[in-house]
Amino acid sequence: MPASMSAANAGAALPAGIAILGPTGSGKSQLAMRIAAERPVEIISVDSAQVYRGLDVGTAKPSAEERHVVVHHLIDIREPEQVYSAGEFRTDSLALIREIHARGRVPLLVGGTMLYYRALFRGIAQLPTADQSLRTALDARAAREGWPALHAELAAADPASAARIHPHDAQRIQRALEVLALSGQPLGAHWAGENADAGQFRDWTICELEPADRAQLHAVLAERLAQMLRAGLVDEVRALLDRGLDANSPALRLVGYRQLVEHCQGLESLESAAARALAATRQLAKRQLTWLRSGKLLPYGARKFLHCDSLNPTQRDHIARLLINAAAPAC
RNA sequence: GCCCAGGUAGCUCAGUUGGUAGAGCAGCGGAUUGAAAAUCCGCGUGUCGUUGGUUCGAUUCCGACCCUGGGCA
Repeated sequence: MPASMSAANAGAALPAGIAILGPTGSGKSQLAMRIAAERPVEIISVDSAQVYRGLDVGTAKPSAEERHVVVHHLIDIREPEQVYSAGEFRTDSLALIREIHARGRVPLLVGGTMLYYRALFRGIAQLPTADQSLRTALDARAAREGWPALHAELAAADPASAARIHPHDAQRIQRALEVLALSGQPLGAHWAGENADAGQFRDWTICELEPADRAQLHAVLAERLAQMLRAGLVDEVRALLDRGLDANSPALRLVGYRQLVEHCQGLESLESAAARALAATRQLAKRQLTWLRSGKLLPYGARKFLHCDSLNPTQRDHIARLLINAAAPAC
């Protein structure tokens, strides 16, 4: 590497690792298990849904046997009543990457929560964490005055954020007001320096799985949902409701769970709820593909990028061999 | 067989007193900084069942036929 490379722009590199990203149903987990069968890896789940205990069937969580074969991190680390966040993921995964390396193993990131990848690969601003009582108060005001009124208030205090955030985007309006109230500064003021760790992932292999044929992906998703229903997804939702979990909690707003809650409450037939759950799954996959196409979450300076239509068996086998090679432990 | 209702977007339907049509859902594209499997934005994709007639012009009016649902036999 040329000595002229800016030291300020290239912090200490992380130990080498592999990241597999792709939409739901693209075969990330199977690929990871193939690598794990041949290399001393530990998997770090990059999945905002698999963090929850008790959400197993509907999140396609790795089975007990799979978790016995290879250590999976960041799975079952929260109760369904709790929240997890992109910022926490960044902290947790960076620590795990170093720990795994210290054990002489290779970190293998696998998942489809693209904001988490972005937070890890490109950094995230130091921001105040969520304040539930403040959010409750803002929700109450919004119920009376409407979110556009709160957006107007944001426009007065933080015009830059208001310009970026649509007046109907309740969640982002709320967050911007929250940051303003807790820090006294607009959101954008916190952003400087978020990319300070460019080059940190220079020794990593980043693999994107992108099904070329949308109809084929949709067929996979339909079959997967049918399997989940046979495996007891409805019972899983019912159990969460029976333990008193609020139907508006983050865990029950997840794809599949949200739609089946309405069925369990007697508001909708199973057939209809399942059809909506499948549509929500397709929409999720589409949003994940939008993230991938944007390229906005990939690390700066990584040397090895792989791309593959994982629903194509030939390409899948090829990429598996490349990744197994990449996962050879460092000498 | 007769009577009634209906046939318009992938689905459910609205509409056009005759000037080739629009909602919801689905779908497609995009945004995305501690809820992200979340939240939000944009885009109508059509032999208006078929066929003949009337008309400058028919998805709309008239006839016949086909199909679906309900009723009577």
